[in-house]
Amino acid sequence: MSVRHALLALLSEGPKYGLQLRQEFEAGTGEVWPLNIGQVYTTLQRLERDGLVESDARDDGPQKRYRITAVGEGELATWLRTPPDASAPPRDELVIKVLVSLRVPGVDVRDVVQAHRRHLVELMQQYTRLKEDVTDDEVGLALVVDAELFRLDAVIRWLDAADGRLKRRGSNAPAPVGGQTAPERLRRRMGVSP
Amino acid sequence: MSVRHALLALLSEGPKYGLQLRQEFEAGTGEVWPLNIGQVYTTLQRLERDGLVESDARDDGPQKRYRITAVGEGELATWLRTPPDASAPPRDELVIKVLVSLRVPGVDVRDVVQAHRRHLVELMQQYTRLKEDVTDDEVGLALVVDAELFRLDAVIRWLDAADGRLKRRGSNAPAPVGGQTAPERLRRRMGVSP
DNA sequence: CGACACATGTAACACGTTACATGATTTG
DNA sequence: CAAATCATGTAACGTGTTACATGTGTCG
Repeated sequence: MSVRHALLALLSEGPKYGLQLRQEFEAGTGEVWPLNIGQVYTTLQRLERDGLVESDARDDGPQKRYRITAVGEGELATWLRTPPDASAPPRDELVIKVLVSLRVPGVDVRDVVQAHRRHLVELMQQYTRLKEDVTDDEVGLALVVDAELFRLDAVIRWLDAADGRLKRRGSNAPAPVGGQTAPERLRRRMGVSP
Repeated sequence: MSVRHALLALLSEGPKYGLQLRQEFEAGTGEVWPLNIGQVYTTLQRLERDGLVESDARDDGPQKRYRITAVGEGELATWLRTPPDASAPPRDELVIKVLVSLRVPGVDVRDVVQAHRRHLVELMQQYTRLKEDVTDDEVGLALVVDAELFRLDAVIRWLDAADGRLKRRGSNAPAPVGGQTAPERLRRRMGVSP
């Protein structure tokens, strides 16, 4: 739902049209996050259908301007302060790769871990280099680059922790299969009321 | 593409059927990552269509067993060592919230930052508690919880860095709009050949 | 038998990507 | 005028979610 609300946010500054929205979105992230133009148009259609924006049916030009509604402004204000749903954290692709490597015959987990670690260190160096020539007026780019650097650092540290864990228990002991449903166990473990 | 390959990985241990795959996937993550059963079936159909798995058309029971093919094993081995595409890093929802807060009239960015920070600290405490009663045989759960803890820590540190950045430059100066295409600027900045 | 758990499947939708099609406006 | 650019749109597909439908097997 990120793009949907991001467009809503840009429209809260004033009426805008499709291509302009894409341009401003990308400019705001220092062009690090490209935005598909087709998605902009379909998202705007859904926003209009849901009453969060309105469009000028202006015939004087090719541009179709959208403007945010009061409902849209309420929705936006709520979204900005609503934390993501924690009951089901996003599946991380790299974590899945390491997890399933434990069960794939003929694959050394620690090899997989090291391969990805090398790549991540390289990526981090690239972003560090990129960070150096970010000028003071590019706040958006600076924030995005910072976020990516913190994220990459965390992933590398996780890989190191995982490697340590795996070094300690060399053999691939498959985990026993439990019989509970997922949300149940998570709720119980995190100490949340039923 | 995570689920697709995760199922492939589980099938590399031996032939299995739908519900069993879901159960083993969830058990492997300590039930922290629930897996939709409908998605399991549709993904298996696509895997079969693409020649990565084959199914027994066995009529003796209700279970439909799938088995990995040689092509599937190759695809799996490649996937395990292939790093995610770095040319377009994933859009982070929280980062977007902070970025667009800069441009939404009537919203104090630092309020938004602090609201999310409070929530993240709470979440981290819950995962820390959860980590304490993870037993030694639950490797998958331990790895998933570690990953989430490292990730949350990184996000909190990013919020702090962002808050510092925003404190220094109080006024909301909108970034000027550049005229380049996204992948171009990223490639140039990261020093990659055209 | 009837209730329940097991097992498979499908329909509808949201979101995202790629590719293609179609006008309108500018400019050489 | 022709070509390039601006601007909007649609089609097809992959992935993911929710909800519903349908069989099968077991057990009181």
